[in-house]
Amino acid sequence: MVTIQEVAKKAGVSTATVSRVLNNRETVREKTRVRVEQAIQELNYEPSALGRNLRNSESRLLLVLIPSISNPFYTEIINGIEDTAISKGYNILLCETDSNPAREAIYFNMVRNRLADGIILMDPTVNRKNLYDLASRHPIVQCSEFDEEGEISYVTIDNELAAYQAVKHLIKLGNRRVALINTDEKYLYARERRRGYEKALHEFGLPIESKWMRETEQLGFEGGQQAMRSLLNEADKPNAVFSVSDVLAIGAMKEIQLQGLKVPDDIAVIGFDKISFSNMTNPTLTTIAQPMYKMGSISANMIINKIRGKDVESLILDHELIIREST
Amino acid sequence: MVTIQEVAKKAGVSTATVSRVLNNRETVREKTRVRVEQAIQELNYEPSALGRNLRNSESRLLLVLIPSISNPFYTEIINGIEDTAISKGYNILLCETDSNPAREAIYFNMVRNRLADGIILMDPTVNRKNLYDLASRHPIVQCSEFDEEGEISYVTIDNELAAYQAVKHLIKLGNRRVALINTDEKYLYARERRRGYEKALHEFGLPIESKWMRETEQLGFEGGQQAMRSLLNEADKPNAVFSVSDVLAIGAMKEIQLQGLKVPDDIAVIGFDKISFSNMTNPTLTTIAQPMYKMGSISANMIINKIRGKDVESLILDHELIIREST
DNA sequence: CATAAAAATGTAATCGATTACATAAAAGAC
DNA sequence: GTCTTTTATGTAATCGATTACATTTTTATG
Repeated sequence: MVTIQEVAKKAGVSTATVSRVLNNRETVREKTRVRVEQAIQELNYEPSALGRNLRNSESRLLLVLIPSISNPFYTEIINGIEDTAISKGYNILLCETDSNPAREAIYFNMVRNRLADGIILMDPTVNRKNLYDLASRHPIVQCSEFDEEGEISYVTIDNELAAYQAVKHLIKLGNRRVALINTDEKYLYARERRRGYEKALHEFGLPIESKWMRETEQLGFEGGQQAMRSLLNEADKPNAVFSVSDVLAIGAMKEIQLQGLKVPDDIAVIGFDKISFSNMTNPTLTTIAQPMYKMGSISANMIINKIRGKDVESLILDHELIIREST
Repeated sequence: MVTIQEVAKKAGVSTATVSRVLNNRETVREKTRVRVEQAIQELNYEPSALGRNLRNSESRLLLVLIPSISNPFYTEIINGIEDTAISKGYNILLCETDSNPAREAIYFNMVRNRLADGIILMDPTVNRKNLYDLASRHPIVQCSEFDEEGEISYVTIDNELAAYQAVKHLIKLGNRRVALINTDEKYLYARERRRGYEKALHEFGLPIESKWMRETEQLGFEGGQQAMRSLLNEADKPNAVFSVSDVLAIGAMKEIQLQGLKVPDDIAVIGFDKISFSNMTNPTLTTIAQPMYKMGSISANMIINKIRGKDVESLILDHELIIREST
């Protein structure tokens, strides 16, 4: 590997001068600069980020922690993060945690080790003690999911309100038996969206019945399908379903159709996230749109500001109900 | 930040001894080891990866370059890479290139800079000169897509054969007007799958007609939908479609159904990749399954072997035709 | 042309770890 | 208890860059 020493020798200058040329710092004489640049060219020299980072203690790398890349929900968020980060001279690295504490620890350590400058966290299942410990010394922000108790900045939407509006929409269409397909309540959004669901039922004087609520372990289509199958086994079938994610909703629609029922005539379905796929189903899926790109972009800005030592404030963004054919 | 010096001081030993404890190297006396470990505990010391990597010139980090994380095709591959890499003590970082040469350059440089030990490349649109240049000095393997001319190791499937079998399946069902929905032929798989398509037509004495071939820029659903719309505008409509990806195939099915036609009765559809979604459509999608997890796992093994200086051989894995409702 | 001021470059310490080699301490042999 | 061998620990160089400070070269001034 070519080092700065070799370049310096070839150009007949000191390493300090080469470094100055590299960082176009101070005043290097035109003649010398050209000579150094030539040497760099000829030797095909690439400065070692390791040496540089060690000295500067910064890496200009951001870690983005997501539970699983297979979840389309994260796609747009990541685009937002990426565009913003790159425009500010940072690169991002995607880390899939699988909600596995051991993996999280690895990535957290990359920040402790100074391999990365900060973390954008989208995984809610992180160990709280570890999280606080990291947050106390290193830049970290949360996106979408966040810890309600801690002091860590976040950007998210009002999940309770969004769920409330979704369910209200279903009720206003005349559906009085509204089911809920939820995920594990370890997720904050799951707890909040259930609250919104219950609030809407309550407001319209409808009973909150556990026979119409399901909690699925699986976040994939199959999870939604299973939950729907179980709901359809009830003697008293629901005539509408609010699902906390599009993926689950699509699984649910699949099951409804498998059983020979029609969406929305027999059962109306509403999802959450507006993933690109939700427009490809038949019927197309009514859903709640989150400003995902914006969420990503804002969280990138937040973490960069934090890295630079500025104070940042948490934000709650607006959502939107997208009415399509499934309701 | 706590350094090894502070630990050494606290434990009353030299940094060399602390380092030995950290790497449980050689023989450190029980008593000393305990004292050092206590100091590490109390100071909450984390060794700096930067210092360590600089000295050892290795980072135990692998870069995985994909064009876009939104493409579900990569999901399983990445799982395979991740499991294997982690079991061998390497961490992976996902890099989304957007097929943008500037971004690729950034990630390539991370390897040149020794921030990462090697690259698993899944993006075909990389600049060839850059690629060869990197490959000549640093470990890199290609997964799925590869450069036909270079010497860089790869793992993939026989795309031409798979496409041939898919189209043969359509023809054997009695469809004599088989259309092709392809992507940009900058992709190797696109060129190979077209060859397989043509081979099958040729074998059954069917003409190769450009009116039944479409090339789409967009890799998303919309691309498939548009291509299908255009195909259905032909006076002489196809009665079967081979689409080079499930995503495009699903878009195509959507359009067929929008126009009031039935899959597979009016038009049979076959996809490629067996993404998880392909089982959620109505009807479910006939497709070609690639051994994605295995491809990922093998490519991780290949890159690690390369990093360790071993020679590695390219591999072509088996695929499988999954017949479902759409044909 | 001599001298002061400004600009360019060099010297060497530094970041935080690892490790060859040197030295000190413990164990074993008589 | 002394001497040798073995084991444990310390010293200092090293990885590849950056930068405060020192030194040299250039430019400006009278």
